[in-house]
Amino acid sequence: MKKVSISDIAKKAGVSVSTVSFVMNDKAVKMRISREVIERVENVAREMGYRPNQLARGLRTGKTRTIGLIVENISNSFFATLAKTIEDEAKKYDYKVVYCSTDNDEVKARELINMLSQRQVDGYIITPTPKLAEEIRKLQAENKPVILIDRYFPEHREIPAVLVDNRGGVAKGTEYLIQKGYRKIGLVTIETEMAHMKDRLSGYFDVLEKHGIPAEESRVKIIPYHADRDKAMGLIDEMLEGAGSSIDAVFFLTNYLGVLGIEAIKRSRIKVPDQLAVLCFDDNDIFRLYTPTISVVRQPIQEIGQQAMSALIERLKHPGGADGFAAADPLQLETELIARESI
Amino acid sequence: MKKVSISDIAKKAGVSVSTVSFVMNDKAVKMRISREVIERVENVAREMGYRPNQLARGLRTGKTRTIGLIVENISNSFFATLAKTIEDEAKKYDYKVVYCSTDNDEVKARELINMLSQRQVDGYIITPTPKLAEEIRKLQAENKPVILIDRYFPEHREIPAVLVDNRGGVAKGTEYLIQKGYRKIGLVTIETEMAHMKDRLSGYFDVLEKHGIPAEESRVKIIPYHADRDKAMGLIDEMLEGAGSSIDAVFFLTNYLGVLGIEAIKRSRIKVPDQLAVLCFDDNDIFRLYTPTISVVRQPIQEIGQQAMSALIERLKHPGGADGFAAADPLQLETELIARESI
DNA sequence: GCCATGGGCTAAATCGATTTAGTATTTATC
DNA sequence: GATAAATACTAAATCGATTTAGCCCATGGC
Repeated sequence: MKKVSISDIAKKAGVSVSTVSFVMNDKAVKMRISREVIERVENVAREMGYRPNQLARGLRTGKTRTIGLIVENISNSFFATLAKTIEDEAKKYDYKVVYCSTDNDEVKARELINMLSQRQVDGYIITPTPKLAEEIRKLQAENKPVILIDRYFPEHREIPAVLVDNRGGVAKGTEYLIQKGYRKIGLVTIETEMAHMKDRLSGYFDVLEKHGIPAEESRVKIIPYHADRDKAMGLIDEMLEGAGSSIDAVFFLTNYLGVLGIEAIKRSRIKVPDQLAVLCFDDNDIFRLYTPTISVVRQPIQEIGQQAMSALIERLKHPGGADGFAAADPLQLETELIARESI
Repeated sequence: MKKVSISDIAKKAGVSVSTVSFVMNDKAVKMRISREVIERVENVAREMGYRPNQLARGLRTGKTRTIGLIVENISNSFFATLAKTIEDEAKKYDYKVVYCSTDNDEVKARELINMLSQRQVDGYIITPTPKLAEEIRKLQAENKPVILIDRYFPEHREIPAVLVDNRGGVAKGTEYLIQKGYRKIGLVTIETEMAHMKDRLSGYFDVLEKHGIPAEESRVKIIPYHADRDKAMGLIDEMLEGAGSSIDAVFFLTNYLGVLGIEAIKRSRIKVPDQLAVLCFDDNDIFRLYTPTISVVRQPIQEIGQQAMSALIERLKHPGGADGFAAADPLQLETELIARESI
């Protein structure tokens, strides 16, 4: 049983394909198709189980009503939640989302953009990897709107971005630790040239400086970019050895690091918060349920998704709008400190 | 700047579109295109940044090299991991995956199938909702291969499925609890007509019967299909009130219920395993990290994804193969009992 | 010198829609 | 009764690829 096309319906209903097309697109009235013909065509279409071929339609119209979403890793809870929000949000505007994971790999990211472009998506929401700016400029040059999420390119302010106030969020967390009396605050972060992580790092240093606390390099652990789970775990273990002596608190700068950290802490039997206070950037079910519960700087994931979608929809509505590629500051949403038992 | 098409290249290289097409599809040698022309076309294509339009190609060839994946909810860790595995697996065979969530909603599931069908995906991997069988038969009638995952339709054995041995898995877990001396085993499950959950339930009853333990209805808590988080939590709380008296162990039959259960247990300050032993079907990071660690019956998620993909690829390779719609038993993979501290 | 063969390419049909420009018929206008 | 306008449709171009059939030219055999 082959698929039913518009011309199958035309034949069966005894009209032209144009007429069927008008009826299927609610242009029948505008095109003055008679009531009887409209009904006849609708009935035939229903009986035959017609489903319009979106490839053909997209080819002709140049619009696919599809958005490409590129995240780092869909199995990470931050991105899974973000993806779900964006999917739900897109549905409201009658757009479909195609998502894929870069695994933080430059080459893969380029391939994904290429693939989405070949599939003619109408717009993009991208969690960029370093050096992706040029590739993204090409999309913009083709008049395809792009919104970055979670990360941004400070030197490419013409690529709009929606993210959290990373510097402010980490500053807020660090302030909180200091206010609670901690002075030897360890930091665990990942090695990257991306600005959002640099911002987080500077949030930490800014606050230390403000309080006249000298920044000890030994208290900052940078996990190499391509470290696997075991390697990262080993480095975290090293940092934790100083618990109670060289550090009295530890701040994990990502969700993923925090989960690894919790695992390491559990194994090491360090008492939280007595021997070590713990704070993490970005929340996770685990932090809410762990004993003790772990304090976090929460990112408003849903809001990130919503803002990104509405910015994208705006640009899809007004292609090449006046402010099309105007440089603008990234939209930085407020984080929220959730104080739990770990501090 | 418009997109570059095959005819733009043809014009610039001074050849016909056919020639360009042959070169781009590595059919140049077969079509005896000369070395110089091949190189000229390749150079022009590279210079102009040509990316073939997959809509046009798909329209013409009837193949999109795309697989539709329908899961219950992409932000649930089980499905997120499954989706990632399938994405990675598909990449090996040079297929792209489009995924979407049903939220366990019949209507949405139908809409999603419709949407994927309109987008001409070549095959489907589906976590079905009840009553979806007819819709799926239609896809098969159009010669589109479908593989069910996680769930199946016992009365539609012509729709192939890859899942775990649910009955065996729950039986294994129940046996373990009994062997450890627990006799008053509470069960928390969700209300559904889907066979996989019925299988899990019967795994429990079978083992109780085998050991001559009478099945008390009061020990089985069934969470209604459309209960929200709070409602479900309330019902779990009710069951937990019996900890130490009417029940001495509790077995959560899904990942999601287990996480809710952990939260309820944490709040209620029930001592695990002293007052109550805890077991969950399907693992989760939280169970590994919670104190005490929670024992689980683990599903081999990666293997489910791999088996589903390879079954699908097989059917994509041999369209309408002899065993096309032959009835067959679902592929039931072995579960693994991971004993932790909660029992 | 004629025909067959093969090399190197192109023309044109096709996939399934959308959309513009038109045609044929009826009705209204003066 | 001729013209204009409205009604109810349809023909055909188009989107960007793939693919079949075939054209033209050069070479070789006899």
